[in-house]
Amino acid sequence: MGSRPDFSYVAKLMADPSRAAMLDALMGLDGLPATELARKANVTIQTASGHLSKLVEGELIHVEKHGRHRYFRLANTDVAQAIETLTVIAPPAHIKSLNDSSRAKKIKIARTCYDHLAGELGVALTGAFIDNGYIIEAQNDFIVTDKGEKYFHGFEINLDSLRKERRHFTRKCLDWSERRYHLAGALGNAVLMRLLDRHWIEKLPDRAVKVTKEGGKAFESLGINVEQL
Amino acid sequence: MGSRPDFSYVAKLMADPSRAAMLDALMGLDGLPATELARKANVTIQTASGHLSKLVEGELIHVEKHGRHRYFRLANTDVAQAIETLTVIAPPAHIKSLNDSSRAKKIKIARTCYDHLAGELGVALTGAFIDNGYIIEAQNDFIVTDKGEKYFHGFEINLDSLRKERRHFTRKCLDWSERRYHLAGALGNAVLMRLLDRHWIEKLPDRAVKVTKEGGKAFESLGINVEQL
DNA sequence: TAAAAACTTCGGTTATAGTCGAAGTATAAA
DNA sequence: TTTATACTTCGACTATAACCGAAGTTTTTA
Repeated sequence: MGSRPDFSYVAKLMADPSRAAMLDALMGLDGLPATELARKANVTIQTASGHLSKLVEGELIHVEKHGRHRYFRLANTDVAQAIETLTVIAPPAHIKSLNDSSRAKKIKIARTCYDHLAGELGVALTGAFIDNGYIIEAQNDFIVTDKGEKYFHGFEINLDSLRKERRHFTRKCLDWSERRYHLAGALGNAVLMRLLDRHWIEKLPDRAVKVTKEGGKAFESLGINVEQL
Repeated sequence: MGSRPDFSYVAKLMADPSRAAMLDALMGLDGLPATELARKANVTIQTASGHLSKLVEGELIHVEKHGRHRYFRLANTDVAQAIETLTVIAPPAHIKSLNDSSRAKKIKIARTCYDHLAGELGVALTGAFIDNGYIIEAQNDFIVTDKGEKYFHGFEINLDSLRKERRHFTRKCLDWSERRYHLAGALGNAVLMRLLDRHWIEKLPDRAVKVTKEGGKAFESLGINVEQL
């Protein structure tokens, strides 16, 4: 007994459907208030409050107080990674309606994974970066090449300031839908921000993401055919 | 609702301490009978039987019938991966006794992870294979070089027959204690088997592994100082 | 054919925890 | 200062499921 960390404790925190719905919502980039999370989980605010306390206690999420508001976020990328990895072995979603089906398809094609881009588009973009020689795959992360330094500079991403952040500069993240790695970490986050800034992609509800017309052309120039995803 | 797989279902299966103890035991290489799993989890055979049914139903484990015996195994490496990833964010083990403390240390240094070697030794061995140019790291797996083909041949591992197996030839597996990747898949499994055959390592209880005297010298020749782990 | 072993099923007890209404606290707006 | 908003705490109810004893099924051994 007691010689390895107890994963059942964390599993229990994720095992309740209401808490799972909240964690799922928090896989989106934004910090969300308790009211919003209660709505996502279809429970009253009191119930949500209890759940959120447990998740904070278990260090799966953090709170930021802003006056009378409290914004909740996933504690770190390891939590996001754990949820994605569990999702790999979870039974497929139960599709009940046409609405569900089209949403499932959208989410599989392109979505945010915590703070970076995932789904087929995320994997394709990471692949394009590799094929174009901007990044090289390493043990746990990606290495930015000299060519990549120039490219990301032209993309208005300041790599030096990203490197100074107190988090992983680059990181590999495993996709539940693709079962392949995509770019995460500070750079993965910065790329997502730029894609949104430049309006190559738009956020849809529930972490889904849509490629805009301009985006379609831009991705094309990287060798990605968005239609084919 | 219903647009992504429901990870709370899998989490719930892992959330019960008895089931977690059983899954932990099954992270060892061997298939185990219900009686043995009941003992590991400190419950009666009836209770264990109920838990095992649920785990089979949820596709986390598989059963092999051999006469009146039923041997249980993890369903696949994705399940092992999910457990390891959850363990990364689990609170550290509660050390109650000196016995616990020494076991925890041993398990951190060297252990089996499902069907291959993990812990500091597993990560070091994988690193040595890379440094010696036997394998190269790729997206989700490792590539065996020409030099590596010869090396593993000399190690009495038949790569061609491994490649024919209906599983991943090589695979990257993330360590909870090291937070780095080590070699898994059919080759990772074959390496573990040879290490045991050649008596470089010995199995201890609870998935821990001990390096023998001969093993110490052998690892040295690969550039690994076992004392320093 | 009988007995033992490995495991499953059933039934009843108990403990846990998810749920919400009601009431309370803290901060911001009016 | 009053009112509204965001959230927490408390208490009671309820459903779920973990647990084990007892009895049943299947296969092997004697």
